[in-house]
Amino acid sequence: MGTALQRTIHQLRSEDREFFQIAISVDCVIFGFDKNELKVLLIKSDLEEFNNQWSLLGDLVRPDENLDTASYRVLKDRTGLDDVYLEQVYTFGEVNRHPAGRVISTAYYSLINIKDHLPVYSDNELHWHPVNEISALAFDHKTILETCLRRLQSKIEEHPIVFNLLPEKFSLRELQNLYEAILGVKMDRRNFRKKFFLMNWLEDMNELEQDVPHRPGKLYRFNATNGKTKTPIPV
Amino acid sequence: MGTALQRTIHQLRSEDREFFQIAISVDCVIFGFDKNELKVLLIKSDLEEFNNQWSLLGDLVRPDENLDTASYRVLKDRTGLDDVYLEQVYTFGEVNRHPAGRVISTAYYSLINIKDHLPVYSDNELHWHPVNEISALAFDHKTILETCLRRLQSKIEEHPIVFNLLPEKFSLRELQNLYEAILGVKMDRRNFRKKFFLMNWLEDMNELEQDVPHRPGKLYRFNATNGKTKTPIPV
DNA sequence: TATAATTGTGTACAGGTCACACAATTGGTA
DNA sequence: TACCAATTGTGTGACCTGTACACAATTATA
Repeated sequence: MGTALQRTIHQLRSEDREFFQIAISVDCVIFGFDKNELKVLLIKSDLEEFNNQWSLLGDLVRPDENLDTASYRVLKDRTGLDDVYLEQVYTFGEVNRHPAGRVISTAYYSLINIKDHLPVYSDNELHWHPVNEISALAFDHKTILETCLRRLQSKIEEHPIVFNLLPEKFSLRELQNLYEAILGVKMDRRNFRKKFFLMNWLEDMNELEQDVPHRPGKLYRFNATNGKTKTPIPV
Repeated sequence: MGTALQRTIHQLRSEDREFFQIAISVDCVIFGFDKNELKVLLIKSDLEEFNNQWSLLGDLVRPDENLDTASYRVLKDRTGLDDVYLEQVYTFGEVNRHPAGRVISTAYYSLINIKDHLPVYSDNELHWHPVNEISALAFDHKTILETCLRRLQSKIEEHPIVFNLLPEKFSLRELQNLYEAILGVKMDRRNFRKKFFLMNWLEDMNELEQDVPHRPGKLYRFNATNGKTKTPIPV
């Protein structure tokens, strides 16, 4: 016998049409960092069932399109950016998760630098929301957001990816504020600096902050060419 | 305008039929532990394109079936077990990954105790393969296996899940052999014991191994009621 | 009763994490 | 121009964790 998957392409097409009743989508949790807050880019849902609720950016996957390609497309269409950090996290497949029928959705998160990306800010449908102030989202998007945030939190413990959220040059204070915003904890300044210098991820630009009402800090940029990730656990 | 996902159910069904051309499947990497080797349960593919190659156990997801439910069903059908550890890992969505058409597959791994499960061993189509000796699999299943193994490796560093691979009572040597098989490293016996007792995951059964040609070791069972996981990172 | 195999046990060193304080620098303001 | 507010830059000791490492006790077997 064998299951449906073990039939040939013609058999599958003719006998198993019932299986082609599921659509697949991607949803992107697009993280940004601004004013010391972790933010996520949301769009107002125009589904009647979710009147006026915000939702993640997503779209159906096209029949001739890779899954990863679909999420890159969503990002490109919505933000104009095409060189972004993107990571698949989890696939949500509850039968009734979407009112428009059976839609299974694969969640990705991406990290982008808001500073390079102001136009979207003024758009009416799109908005950067502080992650901490989001109480409800359309569909199961709140769950998706939480799952992606947890993944991000565990990922940054070992891997140098937060730099995608910062401008090219940044101070150690900005970097620490970012870690604190993502992890939701306060850290010791001296230990934070020590740890990062040991990681060898930072290159001193020999420049100072401008226009700060206090002693300016040095500016660094990310450079992991000779850095070392302690335990390279591929999740 | 809005994307397809933001239309109502009737609009989606009528206008976006093109999107319902993708089937979704689950593939299960079923891990077992036997003779000090980590093994995986495979089935002989009967697709012509993959003549005589082994593949993971999987099936198409039914339209009225949750994603998790589908993988539980595959396990129940193939092994008869229905109280198993199961974890979703990743979704593989390359356009040409399956010769039978556009099939996106979500990978799960599960941990089962081979000892409770000998019948399957004698089945002709199904076979337990040592993970280390697998050079090729049908479809992209080698990649799926590797991805699930890496996830398992990182998971056991923090979470007490390997017990699902062992009989209820086991010796510390068996437990250490299991960790070594999964992680592919040799460990120091004294440090291993110390670490596990500190974790407080083990309950002393006050019994000894039987029929071993050497000094018998104590038997333990898993009991995490008062154990502590160092960093509860939900992946 | 000797041998092979394995269990059960403690200590010392190295490295990492963590808490913690003070002088120096800048812009703003009285 | 002198002070104030804010923040940078810097080092050390306590503690915990990971790791390397050796020997007597126990069992089955020859």
